[in-house]
Amino acid sequence: MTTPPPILDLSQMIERHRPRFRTASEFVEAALREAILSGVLPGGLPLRQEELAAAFGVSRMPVREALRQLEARALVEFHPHRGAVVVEISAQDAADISAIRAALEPAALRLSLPHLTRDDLALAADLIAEMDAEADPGRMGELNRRFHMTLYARAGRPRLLALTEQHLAAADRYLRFQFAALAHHPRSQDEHNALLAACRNGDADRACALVTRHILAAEELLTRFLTVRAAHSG
Amino acid sequence: MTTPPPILDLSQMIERHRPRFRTASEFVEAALREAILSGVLPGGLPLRQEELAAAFGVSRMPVREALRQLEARALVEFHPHRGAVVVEISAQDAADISAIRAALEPAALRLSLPHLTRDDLALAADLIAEMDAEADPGRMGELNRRFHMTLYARAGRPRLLALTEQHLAAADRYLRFQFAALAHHPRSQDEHNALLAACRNGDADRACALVTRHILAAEELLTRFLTVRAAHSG
DNA sequence: TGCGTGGATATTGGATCCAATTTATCCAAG
DNA sequence: CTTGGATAAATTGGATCCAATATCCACGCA
Repeated sequence: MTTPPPILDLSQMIERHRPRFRTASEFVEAALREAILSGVLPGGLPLRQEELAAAFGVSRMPVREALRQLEARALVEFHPHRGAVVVEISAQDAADISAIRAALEPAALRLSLPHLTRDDLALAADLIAEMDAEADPGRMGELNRRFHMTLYARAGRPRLLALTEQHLAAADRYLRFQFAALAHHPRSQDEHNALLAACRNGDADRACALVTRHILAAEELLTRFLTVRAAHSG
Repeated sequence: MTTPPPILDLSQMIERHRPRFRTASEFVEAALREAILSGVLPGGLPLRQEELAAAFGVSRMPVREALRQLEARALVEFHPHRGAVVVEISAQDAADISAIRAALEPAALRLSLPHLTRDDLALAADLIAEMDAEADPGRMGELNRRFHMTLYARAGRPRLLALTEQHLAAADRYLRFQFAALAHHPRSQDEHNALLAACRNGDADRACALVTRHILAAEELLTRFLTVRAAHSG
């Protein structure tokens, strides 16, 4: 008797994204992306086109287009005639993403900071407060992303911002490990508050230094945790 | 009488890429990407799926998958039920790409520099020499890209390097304007030589500063040229 | 004469169908 | 019992077909 195929529970993503898009392709792409980033579809999972199509209630074609887009975003890998697989997470990959964030985010912040409005700063403060009250890692990632992007939003560089947001989102795949790696949370909030204060003062150098440290601190903690974990399981 | 449809001369890309790939999708994606980056398919051009399929000798399906990948790389835009268009170039977009390069490349260089070998440095020197003898902008872009990537190659961060190479390639769309913006070439070569010298000395701070200046200098020249040009035509 | 409406046409988006390749299974031989 | 190979099943890649949507142009009307 063969093991029953793992039921893909994508209902969350379906109801959240389906009404927002005009084409099935874009809907499937958005839903799959969130499913991967949130960990519903773990690294290494083979993505059977037929199965996904059934789960989303569409044919295989929009699934294929969506998978190609996710391939370009380095979230899935294609192996010719063998199909697509969710890319694995690893300490190396986490470091890779952190290096990219540490390069992009200070640049975005420096361009954005002079144009931040009082409203932007107030929104950022609100988001920090919301994070204090939030326990769910998924929502937490969303709030964290919005906090950071609020500070970068006035950079006036669409491509730079899109890349930054992509890699902030990519970091979400490691969020649950950050939670597991003991209470990173309160420290992270202190860093958020310090960063916001520097932005309020218009101190670009300090703000950039803080955001860089913030990213690298999280990465170091995460790398240590993932390395230990890999050593145990391997 | 309607104007004859513009014949897409993609023969260069076809013969260069066709044998390198196992699936039609990947072949079409690589060929289209190069056609856009090299300027054979200019910004604003509507990409008719049927026409491309005929030009490549395949059906519409691999074309669609390729277009989706290029969309994720911000080289084409989809408009629902109206098709894909090559994204326009502009002074703003050039500045955007430069900002990304100026963020990524010093980071890559700093990680890579300590691990550069004698052979890497020799190869970089060879590439500078080749550039001196090269007049064709297309080949020039390729050599320039290889020179830069040679210096970054030992960073040990696949995602960071892939992003860097993508945006080096994206800058190629503006290469012919850089040539037009009077002889940028010799100055650029001086900068390349200085950068290589700093790498030889293992002076990371100086190398990073030089590569940043190199990128921003090219951008300033380009922005001025494109702005003037836009003012004339507009 | 200008503008809005309606139908024809072109083109995309999605579904189905077929071919090519890989993986799994089973049997035989060592 | 293991290993090799042939064959069958599963799955992807590609082509074709159909439906949905947008654009274009003619026509009618103010």
